[in-house]
Amino acid sequence: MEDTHPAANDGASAVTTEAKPLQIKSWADVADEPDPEQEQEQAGPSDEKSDVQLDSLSIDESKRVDNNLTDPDDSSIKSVTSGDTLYTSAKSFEDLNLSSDLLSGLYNEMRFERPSKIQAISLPMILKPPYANLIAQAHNGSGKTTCFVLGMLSRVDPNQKAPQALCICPTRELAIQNLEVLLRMGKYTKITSELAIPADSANYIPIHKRPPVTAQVIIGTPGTINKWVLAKKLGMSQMKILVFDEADHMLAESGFQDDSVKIMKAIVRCNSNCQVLLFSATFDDAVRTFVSKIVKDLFVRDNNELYVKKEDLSLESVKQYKVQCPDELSKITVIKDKILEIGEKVGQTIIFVRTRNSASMLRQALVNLGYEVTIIQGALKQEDRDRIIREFKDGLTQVLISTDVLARGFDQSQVNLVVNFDLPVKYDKPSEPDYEVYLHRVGRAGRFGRKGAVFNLLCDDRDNMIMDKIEKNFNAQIAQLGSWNSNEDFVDALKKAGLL
DNA sequence: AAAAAAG
Repeated sequence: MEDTHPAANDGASAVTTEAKPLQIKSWADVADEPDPEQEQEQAGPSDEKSDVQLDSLSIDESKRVDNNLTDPDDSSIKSVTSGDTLYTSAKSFEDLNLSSDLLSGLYNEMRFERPSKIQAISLPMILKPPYANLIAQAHNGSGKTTCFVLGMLSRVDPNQKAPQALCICPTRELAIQNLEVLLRMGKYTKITSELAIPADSANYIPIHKRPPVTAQVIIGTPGTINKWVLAKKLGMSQMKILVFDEADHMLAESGFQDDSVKIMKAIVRCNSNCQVLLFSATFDDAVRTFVSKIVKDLFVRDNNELYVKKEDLSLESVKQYKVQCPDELSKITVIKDKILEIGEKVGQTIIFVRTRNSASMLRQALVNLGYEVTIIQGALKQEDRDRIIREFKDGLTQVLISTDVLARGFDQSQVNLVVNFDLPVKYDKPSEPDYEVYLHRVGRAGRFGRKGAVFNLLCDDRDNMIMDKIEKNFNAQIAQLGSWNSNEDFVDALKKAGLL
């Protein structure tokens, strides 16, 4: 609690440098892993004599070494820390006092060389006593998963055979994916883990017939976790760290909110020292205030918070386009002639649709035209969902039609193209865009700074109005594709996106 | 009318 890092203590508080570097981002296609050349800046919180104060962690972009590599634009993270703990951003993973088993996992298994910006800033906050609660926003594909997986793995006491870390995700796909990351990163540790998601029919065991959970890390979806907690099969007394992935969604969206709050209350009841981490690429202003208050009130202490301005949130490496389609049929033609024929060459594609029905409709239309494509949506059988995701991740399928099940968090580096067959709109107000979902969909392309392209298929005034609002909201450049049925325009667009 | 969950 009283530790200080002399190097970071320059007494300059509440300074947030806004200098934006030139937007020259070309590292995306260079290599799979971040290049080590990049300098992380020191965080400089304030006066160590003060007892309690709000510090602003300054990140001086002007001192950033100019090279052809940046993180996926976490340049503008703003930080507010509570309490008197000073944090120094981590230049390397060695700075974090991790066990050698974990370092091996990071270097040998994950092939990481050094922390990304969000990792450099958030990991010290997560790992340093008094283990403050943290709300952290960072760009899509900037390595948030590593932050909380590493957090969970390092906070677990390997000798204690009881649940100590819990991670809650909005979809079973994301829970599975996060567990896979945990298994890889923790490969050299003896830490045990278990998935808490609805079982497929072959593996179903009624809850009362299950033994109590002994795994040290649990990753799952809210309904199943809650069920286990209520049945007293998942004990909360030893819980050291609770993570919400896609936290804005989990805590603000009705349907998720109830379960999420119930789980938090179950933890607080027996263990109010549990550290809470909330991660997402999006925290809409209202949601941000709201979730901050929920966690503050429930755990009766202040949070550390990291935020990015919404104008700085769209990915520079992903080029976005508007495609004006004269009618619904031409949207299908665009998928067939442009995406399936030309887009196929530049990597994998996810086509987002609004409803389960339009997913099936679009698939059927393409099948009728002689194209075999797969769809994923929440009403499919668990085993089908798993198979379809596995086939896509293994590269056996090139194009996947999806509802918003995959909008958030789905990580497949080969996805270079995202198509919004339908624009994302608010569930209760279809005339309003869902900005957060839009940003998350875009973020399925351009993982870890790679190049990508997004094609928004627009076919009436309403579509265009929604698109305009999205453009304004993020202050993003969305180029107009010349003509919906011109191969040259499409190829040109892919070239401009750096994909051809 | 997306997401989770239900046995």
